[in-house]
Order: sequence, then C-alpha cells, then structure tokens
Amino acid sequence: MDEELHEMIRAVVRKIPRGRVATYGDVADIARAPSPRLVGAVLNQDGHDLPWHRVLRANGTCAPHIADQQLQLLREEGVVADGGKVDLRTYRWEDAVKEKAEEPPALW
DNA sequence: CACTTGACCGTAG
DNA sequence: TCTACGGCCAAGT
Repeated sequence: MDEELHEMIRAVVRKIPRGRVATYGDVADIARAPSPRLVGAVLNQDGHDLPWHRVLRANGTCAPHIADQQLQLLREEGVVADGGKVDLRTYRWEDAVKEKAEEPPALW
C-alpha cells in the first residue's frame, strides 16, 4: 500500500468539520485515491485516531458492523440519522464537493 | 500466479 | 425507494 496516499487519506478525514459528513467516494476524490474501497481499507487499519464516524457511504448509510456506534457518535455532533440513514443533502461536507468540482491542484 | 475479500459506487429494473 | 449486478482496486491466501 502506498504510504503517501495512505497519509493523504487520513489527512482528508481529519479535515472533515464537526457536524458534517463526507462519503468514501468524496474522500477518495479529494485524496486522489484510485478507488473509494481504499478509503475503507485505510480506515479499517489506521482509522482509530480519526473522526472516522464522519465518513459514510454514498447513500447516507454506514457499514453494517459499525452502524450502531457510528450513528451514536454522529448524533453527539448534531447529525441526525433517520431510519439508519443520514440526509446527505443536509449534512454533506459542501466544501469538499466544491473543491472536487473545480479541480484544485492543491496538495494537502 | 489465480482466486477471494471488503468500512464502496453507479446504473437498471 | 429498494435490490441486484457489474465494476472497482489493493491485500491476503
């Protein structure tokens, strides 16, 4: 696994503001990762220090095995989940979407 | 080297 | 809205 990319992904996740969320796909794009799967893989290994709970699937749901804790942590930040799903239109990290649309060569 | 696995995603039906 | 499928890519067996 590419160490630099690995580091990049963690940096992006750390950057997600409180009370907001991002999808694995968003993080992948911003971190220039080849696939969203990689983001999940990285969080699975080194995600324990990060606000990993702010990362969810493209449809607003969380991975089954961690759903309970994730939803609770989010609730503590004011992110409400209806029927196990979060409304991305409301809580999605908009700045990330904007950056992604513009193609900033910025290297974070 | 071939095959399976997984914190995924977009498109059809 | 929800499920099924195919595609995806690195890591592990």
